[in-house]
Parts: sequence; structure tokens; C-alpha cells
Amino acid sequence: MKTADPELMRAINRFHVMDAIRRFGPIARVEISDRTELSATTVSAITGALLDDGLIITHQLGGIRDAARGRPRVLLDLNPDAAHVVGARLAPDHITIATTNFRADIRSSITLPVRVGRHGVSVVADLVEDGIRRSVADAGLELSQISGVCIGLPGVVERGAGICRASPLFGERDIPLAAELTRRLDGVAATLDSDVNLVTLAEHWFGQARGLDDFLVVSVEMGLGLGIMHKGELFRGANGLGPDLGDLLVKPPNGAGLVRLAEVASEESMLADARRALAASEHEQAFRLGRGMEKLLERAEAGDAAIVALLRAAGEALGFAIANLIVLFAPPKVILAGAALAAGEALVRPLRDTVSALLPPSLADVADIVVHEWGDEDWARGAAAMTLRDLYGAPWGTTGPAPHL
Amino acid sequence: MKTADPELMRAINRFHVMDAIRRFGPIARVEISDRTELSATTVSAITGALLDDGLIITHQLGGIRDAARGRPRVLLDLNPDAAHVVGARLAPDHITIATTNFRADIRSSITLPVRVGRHGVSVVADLVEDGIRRSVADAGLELSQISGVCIGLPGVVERGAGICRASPLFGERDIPLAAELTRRLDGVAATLDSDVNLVTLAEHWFGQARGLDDFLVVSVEMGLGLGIMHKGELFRGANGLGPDLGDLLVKPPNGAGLVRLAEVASEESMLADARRALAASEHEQAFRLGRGMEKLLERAEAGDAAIVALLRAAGEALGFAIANLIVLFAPPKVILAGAALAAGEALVRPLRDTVSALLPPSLADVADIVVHEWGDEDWARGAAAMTLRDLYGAPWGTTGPAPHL
DNA sequence: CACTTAAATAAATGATGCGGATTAAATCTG
DNA sequence: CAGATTTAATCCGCATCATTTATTTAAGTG
Repeated sequence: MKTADPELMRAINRFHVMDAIRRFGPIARVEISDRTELSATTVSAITGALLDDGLIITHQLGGIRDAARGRPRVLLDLNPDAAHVVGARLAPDHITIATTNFRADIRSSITLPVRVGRHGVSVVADLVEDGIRRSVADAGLELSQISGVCIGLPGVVERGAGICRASPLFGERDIPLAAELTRRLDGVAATLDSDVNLVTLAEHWFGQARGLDDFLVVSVEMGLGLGIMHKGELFRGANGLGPDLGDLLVKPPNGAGLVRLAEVASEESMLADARRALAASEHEQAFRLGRGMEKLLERAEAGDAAIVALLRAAGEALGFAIANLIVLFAPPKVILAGAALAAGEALVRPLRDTVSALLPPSLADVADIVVHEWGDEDWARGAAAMTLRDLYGAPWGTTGPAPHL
Repeated sequence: MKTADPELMRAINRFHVMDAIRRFGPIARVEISDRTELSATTVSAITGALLDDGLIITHQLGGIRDAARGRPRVLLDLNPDAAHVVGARLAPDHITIATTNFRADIRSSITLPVRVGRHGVSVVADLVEDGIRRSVADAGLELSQISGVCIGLPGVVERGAGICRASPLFGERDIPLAAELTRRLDGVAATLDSDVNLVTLAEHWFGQARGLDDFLVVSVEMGLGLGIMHKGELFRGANGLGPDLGDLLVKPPNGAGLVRLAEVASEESMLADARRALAASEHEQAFRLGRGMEKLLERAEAGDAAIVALLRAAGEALGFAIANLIVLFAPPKVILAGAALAAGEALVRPLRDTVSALLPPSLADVADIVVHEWGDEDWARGAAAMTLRDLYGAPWGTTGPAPHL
């Protein structure tokens, strides 16, 4: 915890006001005052400063003025053009980059179909750099107008240090990707985060967890990720590292031993198993990363027993892991996200069944398990949101820099 | 997050100063200034107020004045007599109650050999009330001089509400024990917490985790508990509920299915298994809760294969759970506590072996697993510490009341 | 034109922390 | 032994910030 001085006090209240404006759309000062429990004077002062700084704009007369007699409220909203940020997401078979404005509205986005794992780090950095420059240009902006860049990728990421400790995308470890990109982008601040953290923040801001301060996100992609929102803050492990759900150990349904969850329930392992199951058949070519999961679903719906069993095994393993996570965190909501969920009920139903079979009665009803499918842009938007969160100036997180406008 | 006002600012800095004094013993103002990064003036003002309030005392001239030329520092320390609190711990076969001063030094303690589970809640409340009154009297104090009481017990406890949601000690659920005791104790504020949270705080304050801001505590007692310290704060689940490690699901070594960890590795289950293994033998009587674990150890050392296997199974199940916890939290230290650890290496070695066998290489060395045996008094001291922590006035936790001196 | 609500503005208050100057209490030095 | 030096702690003045209370301006309704 930081030591308190007037500056911190101002930062905290400023953040509260910004957060209220972000969350409750166009909103009048009085309502900010009500919601934040700050005095009207303080809100007036802070909003005044924010208006001077150009971070917010007045949005005269929302329209519906029912039962209003006195002076009409003037609504405040984030100034979409106050800043622009770029979010990028590295997935196994593509890279998505989006440029957003200050409200996380996407202004331009671009998806590069690249098999990331096939290339070295420097090639990927090249691609990302070019993609960012392109996306920024597409949005009609200069790179110098970009306030920050956030890159999301699967694996274990130490955000504070900007280092990717380990990722299924790269053979290398401890890659200082943030520094590398900051250098390439003429000093525009680049940060790194685990992709699941991005989607967790995105759920909190735009998704199914709006207003929820405690929930879990389990992403089932090439790797398996876990995002933890606790008391409205993203929970990061001891060193700012996120947990890698793929390293969780589960009992495989066939009985013997223990395996890493990633070996049963990741997209990669499911497709590998599927290839094995259908070796030399006509479908082999289709089970590549990418649209492979849809192919799996097709076969499952067609009644292919091997595929159904495979998906059930994955679902049960995930269910086991999620049941244990519910025991540990008692979250009101668990959100499943990721391309692998495209496999649909064949995966999700065994998952749900396993969770409800395993949970003790006392926890049976605490967690609502929902599936949320995200488009590529949404992940990139999450990355942008992560940068915006810093820009809004949350004073308590370990997040560092203030906005440089 | 609360909105910031000068009062919060003062509370934060005051807490920092108090915490520095608590942690670094007799300490001079300059050193507080160094450690907290508060200005000397601020420290002076705050310590002045604390002196006026009688919360701290000057401890003139520590003794060793090496290489000192200028004005000697006057050392400050917590005023042991500034307040007194009572900590109590409910265990399956005894209740321990301790009265401590403001520095968590135990002034009197008492242990009642009671089979708690045999009695109803109201009987237990009677016993606790009487024990507290007795302990307070033994310490030469009046009940009115007690600033707070904290009761620790195994199970799922909702601290904020003062309700025990579920406990292996009681058949009932949702017991509003805190309110009940506050009533009985003439209004002295009683709080409730999970016993493992108490021992976690105690480790942080007095134990093996001094100075560590991230660690886990796994308590192996009648039930299984998990305490999580994250960034210097106790991590509580979504509703302020602590997790119940016993509900974690593990694969039993014999292979089939999944069982709750509590069914393999709790003291209760181990003793039950032992009884079964040695049914009708001369030792049956000894395997009762209480000193039963020592008896187990004896047999294990004597080479009793059934007992050794049983302890190994428990150790492996715990190891599995702990490996997964390390994956999730990456804590630098995991502390094992609890009476069941008296079983010694026969339990702990398989545990360690399992953890190192299961952890992925990247996490192999992050967590140091240590065993810490606690006396009854230490648990009660942890309960007292929990109350003191409130008294010191941590402004951010959901802890409520300020000290009423 | 009176009334109502929203918002800004102003002044007074009180709390805080900070920096620089000052006092306090020792040791060192000649 | 007296003054210089050093370090600790405090005092004084200053700036910041939020709060309260009033007052004013704005923009509507009836």
C-alpha cells in the first residue's frame, strides 16, 4: 500500500469519477455525486478539471426528460477522442490488432493469419509492429497519438516487468517483449499481459460480468487460462504472474495417474487426439489449429463416438478443475471463453454435469457457469481496455504511469 | 474502494506508522520515516498523537549506541497496556482461550478439554463465555477493559457477518456465533474467523512468514483449511468466506473416482481409517481425536505397514492439492500447520515427493514448503492478533470499528 | 412571474503532508 | 572545558484537497 498524501487522495477520487462516467454512460454530475458519495462540489471540481483536460465531454440533454422541472442536468461522457490505444492479441494461428478510442470503441482492426508458433520471437515482433502501424494508420491516426499499447498472449506473463515467462506460442522463455515493442514503436508504451486477463477485464467492462466484482474466467484456447476478478480487481499471483490453468493436475477419466489439464482439455491436445482417432481418414487435413474445433463439433453432432468421447473427457477434466476453483474462490459466476467452446454442448454439458456432481451441496448453487463466445476483436478490445484502465489512473494497482496527453 | 477524504489519508498513514512500530519493535522516528517513506514531520505528528492516545510509549535509549554522535534517537514501541484482547480457538477436543495485551503477548491462557462436537452450540457458547471471563480475570483485568474478542474455528466462516456457515464441529449451519457472544459478553465486540486465517495472520506476524507478503498456509486438523496471504492481506473468497480445503477434490491413490480431500487427509479420516485397519486390536482405544496422531506416528515408525500406507495416501492427496495451489498462486512459501503434522515424515515426505513429482519444471522451485507446529496458545494468539489488526485500524480491509479506548 | 432543480462559484474550515528552519541532545575536537 | 559537529526531533509557514454553507447563474416548468 502506498503512503497517503493529498495527491493520492485526488487520484482516488478522480478515478472514482472517471469510473462512474465510464460505467454509467452519459451521466449527470448529481448522479455521480450520488453514486460516488462525493460532495457535489468535489464532483464539480473534478469534472471541471477533466473537462479542461479534455478527458470528458458534455453531452447536452440526453433526450428523455420526464417529470423534470428545474434546470436540466447536463450529461457527461468520456471524450472518445481524448486518447487512443492499441490492443493486440496473439493467438496460435492469427494475430488480431485493434485501435480504439478512449471509450474502447474499435476504430480499426486487423487480423493477420499467421501461425505464430512457426516463427521466432523477432519475426512475430516484426509482424506485430507492422500490424500496429497499419491499424493506427487505418484509424486515421499517427503513432504519436497513441497513448499505449497492450499485447495479450497465452501463457504466463509478468505484466509489471513486461516479460513473457512462458507461452505455448514460443519455445523461448523470459521474453522481454514489452521493452522490445516499446523500442520499435518509437517509445509508445507497450505492456504485456496474459490474454485471459484481458478477457477478464473485458467481461467486467463490457461483457457478462458488468457490475460483478467477483468472478472467474476460464479460457479454453490453445492453452488454458484462468482470470480471477476479486473485489473488482484483477487478481495476479505472487509476483504479478497469472496462473497457468494448463498446469493444473487432473485425473484423466480413463483412470490411471494424473495429467496436466492442458494435456486433456486444451484445444491443442483435443485436436491432436482427434487426429489420432481419425488417423489416415479423409478428415485429417481439417484438424489443424484454426477452424479445427468447428470440425470437431460437426463430427460430434454427426455422432462420431470417438470425438464425442474425446470432448466428454475434456469437459470432465475441465469440470473437475472448475469445481475445485469454485471450492477455492466461491465466485458467483464462472465464465467460459475461448475458441474451443465452439465445440458446444458436447464439451460443455459434461463440464456442467461434472461440476454439479462434484461440488458439495453447500456450494452447489453459488456459481453460475456461463459460456461467452468472443470474437477476435473483442479480445483486442480487452487489451485496449487494459491500457485504458491505466490511463484512467487507478491509483492502487501496481500499474504505473499516468496518462501523457 | 472507499472514496478518499482527509480522514482516510490520516488513517492510512497512521496505520503505516503503527504497523512499522509493531513489526520493527522499538524503533526511532527517523527509522519509521525511512521505512514508511513518510516525511519526518508527518511521522512526528502521528507518533505524537499516538503517544497522546497512549497507544505507544517511548522506550528511552535501547542500549546499543554504536557510532552515534548526534542527538540520540528515542525509541518507540507499542504500549503493551494500551488495550487487551481475547483470542479463542475451538478445536475438536479442546477450547483454548488466551488474553493478550496490545502487543499480542499472552497474559493468561486457559485450555478446556472439551469434546466440542458432542455439545450443542449453546453449550459451547456457555463454555466459551465462561472461559473468556475466567481468562480475563486471570490476567487481572475486567471484561470492560477488553477491546475485542475473536473466535477461531474450523470450517467456513463469514467473518463480516459473524456467522459460521459450516463447521465440522457443529451439525448446524449458519450459526450467528459472533452476535451471540457479543450479547453474552456485555457488549464486548466478538468476531468470528476461520481458524486457518488466524494461523495465517499469526505466521505473518510472529511465525515463519514474517516479512513475506505472499504465502499459503495449509492446516491439517480435524478439517482442512487454507489460508491465503496475498500482498500482505488475507485473501477471502467472494463473500468474505474462506475456502474449505476439505472440499477440494482429489484422486485417491488407489485409483478410482474422486474424493473430497477431507476424506483422505483430514485427521478425522485418518484416524477412522486407522481404526478400521486395526479393528479389535489393542490400540483401538488410543485412536481417538486428541493424541491420536501421535499414536499413528508411533505405529508408523514401528513399521506398521497399514499405517504407513494410510499416511502416505494422505500425504499424496495433500501433495496433489498443494501442487495445484502452487500452480494457482505461485507462493514463495507454503506453510503446513496443524496437529496432524505430528505424524511427521511419514506424512510429510510423501507430500513433498508428490508435490515435486507433479509440479511442472517452471514452478519446481518457487515454493518452499515448511512445516510449522503450533501450540494451542499460538492459535489463540493468532485470534488475538486478528482483533489487534482491527484495532490498529487498517483502513482498507472491510474491518470496521476503530479502537474504543 | 414565481417556482424548481442543476450546476458553478465563493468563502470559510479543517485536515493533511511537505520543505526548510530551528531546537535538542548528544559526541567530537582543539 | 568550550565550541564545533552531528544527528534527532520539532516548529512554522505553505500548498493541496475535500467539505460545508451560501450565493449565484442557468434553464426549464407551471
